[in-house]
Amino acid sequence: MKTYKSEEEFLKDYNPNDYKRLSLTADILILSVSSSDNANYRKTDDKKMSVLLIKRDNYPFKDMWCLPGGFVGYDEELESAPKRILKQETNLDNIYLEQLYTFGGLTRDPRMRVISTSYMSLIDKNRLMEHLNENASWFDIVLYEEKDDVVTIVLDNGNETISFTIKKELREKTTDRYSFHIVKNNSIAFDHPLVILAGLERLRNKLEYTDIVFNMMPEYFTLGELQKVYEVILGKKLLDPAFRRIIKNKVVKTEKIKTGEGHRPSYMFKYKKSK
Amino acid sequence: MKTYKSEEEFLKDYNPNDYKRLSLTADILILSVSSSDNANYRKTDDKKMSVLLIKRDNYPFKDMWCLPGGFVGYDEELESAPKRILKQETNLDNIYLEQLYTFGGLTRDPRMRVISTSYMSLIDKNRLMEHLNENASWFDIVLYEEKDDVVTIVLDNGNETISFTIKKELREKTTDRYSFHIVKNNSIAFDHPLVILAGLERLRNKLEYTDIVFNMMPEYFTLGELQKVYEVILGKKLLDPAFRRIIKNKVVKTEKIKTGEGHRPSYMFKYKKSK
DNA sequence: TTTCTTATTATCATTTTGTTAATATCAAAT
DNA sequence: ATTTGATATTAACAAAATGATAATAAGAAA
Repeated sequence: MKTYKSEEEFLKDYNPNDYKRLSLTADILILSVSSSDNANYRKTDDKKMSVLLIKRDNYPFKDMWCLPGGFVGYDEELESAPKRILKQETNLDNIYLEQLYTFGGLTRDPRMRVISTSYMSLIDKNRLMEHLNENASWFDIVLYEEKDDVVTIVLDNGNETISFTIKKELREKTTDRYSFHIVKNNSIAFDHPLVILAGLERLRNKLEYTDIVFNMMPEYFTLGELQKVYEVILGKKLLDPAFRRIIKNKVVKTEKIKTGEGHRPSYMFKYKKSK
Repeated sequence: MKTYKSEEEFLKDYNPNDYKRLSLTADILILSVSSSDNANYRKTDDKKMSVLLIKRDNYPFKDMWCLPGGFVGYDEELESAPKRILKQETNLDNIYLEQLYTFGGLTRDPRMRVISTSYMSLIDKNRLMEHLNENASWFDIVLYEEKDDVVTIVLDNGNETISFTIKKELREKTTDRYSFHIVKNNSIAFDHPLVILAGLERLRNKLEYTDIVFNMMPEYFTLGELQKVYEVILGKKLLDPAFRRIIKNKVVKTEKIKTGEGHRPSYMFKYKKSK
């Protein structure tokens, strides 16, 4: 091996193509909570988590649904890619975005070797409404069932129902506590079911120890509305007094009052950074 | 844009080199706890966290310390890379390994565009002893100080002291709650200080809600030893009764007794998976 | 006016933590 | 042999957090 006298000299001689290089994409799991107002296809008014999916109009996986995503440019900052894609799909800036996990299975893309860094983004659906890319659609999570480390998720956008099943394999020492394997998947492209599951779990965990949830809320909200969002994310009912104790230090009561709901009106609250 | 009749046809025509591709490395933060027995350079017997670093003998960053790592091969499963490197550095299989974060700053590698997926690995130092790559060295974390979102970490391997400072920038909505910036760094290559910080924070958080710590413990240990490890990771003293309540369901008492320590002997315990 | 529905809070029991202190037991020093 | 030092282990109690029920409030709709 040739020895160099300085870093400059080494770099001048370095050829990046000595190794076969690969491609990187960023995929974004955009999560929100469906408000019954928007969801004209639903009769009951229970809220659901919802996921923004895109219908692929090109190969590979033509006509299947997938997460918004795209290649990270050679000269593009890693985080710029998801921001760019988010802007393009929702026309919104300044949205909550966090890196989830990097998936790199050898066969996850039939074209070539593609590594994908996935991100999770949380938004308040009311912020967009109009501008939605035409082949984008919100899918409600109408079923999330976990039994013996097998998770089944069913999504529905009002016209179409899609579902997948993932098995969480408990591995003793190696790698993360769990590794996920897609068991059944009829219509979501790539390994995107894994991203959806990872994001939902992350959100559920972070609910307890962060203020992440307020990224999905409008500026003013009632505690009842906030509680519903908690319940939808956690998948279980919470008792009022317990819930109010949990969020007591995270919100401030305002003068605004929400009336006209057919029952006692409630004060509206705002998010308050604590500590 | 040309239209295709089938996925096969599309793939036949697809040229991966239409886009400029990039390189991916895996870097591994190997953490352990120093036992005073091994650390002959230390007089006091307080335990410290320790990190395995490698002295670079090539450009770039020649002669600086860095995390063990290497390129992910084009035909290599993403997770195989850190396992391969771990094996190579420690000669151990079946070690706890979890993905931490993917860093992709444009200038993190002077050679070319390199994305790095970082992993954290936890081991019980007693498992290796002998076989350590000759330019590898364990550094104790002799200082970890956080003040006003500025973290300073000082490492020492007995011969050499290195340090770095990182500022945690609180960003309102975009991206993760925090983004990290290296403020000062005299001798660690690449952006590896960020990996070290991310790993230490992850370990500290996961201590509470997982059994991750037992990956750093030998099969049999006293509760005093386990408590020391907790204290080192958390950076604070714990009260005995409180600690014992926390780990009560995670360990089982065995017949073994550890004597000869100059004080009351203690029972040895083993890890017990709960639930 | 009454009924329905959700909002909001009080109240109490239960469980979980925080803290101090008591007792135990071996090694080393006297 | 006895005392001293050090950590192990657990009891005991106070303080705080949580779980759960019930009481009261107030607008909308009947």
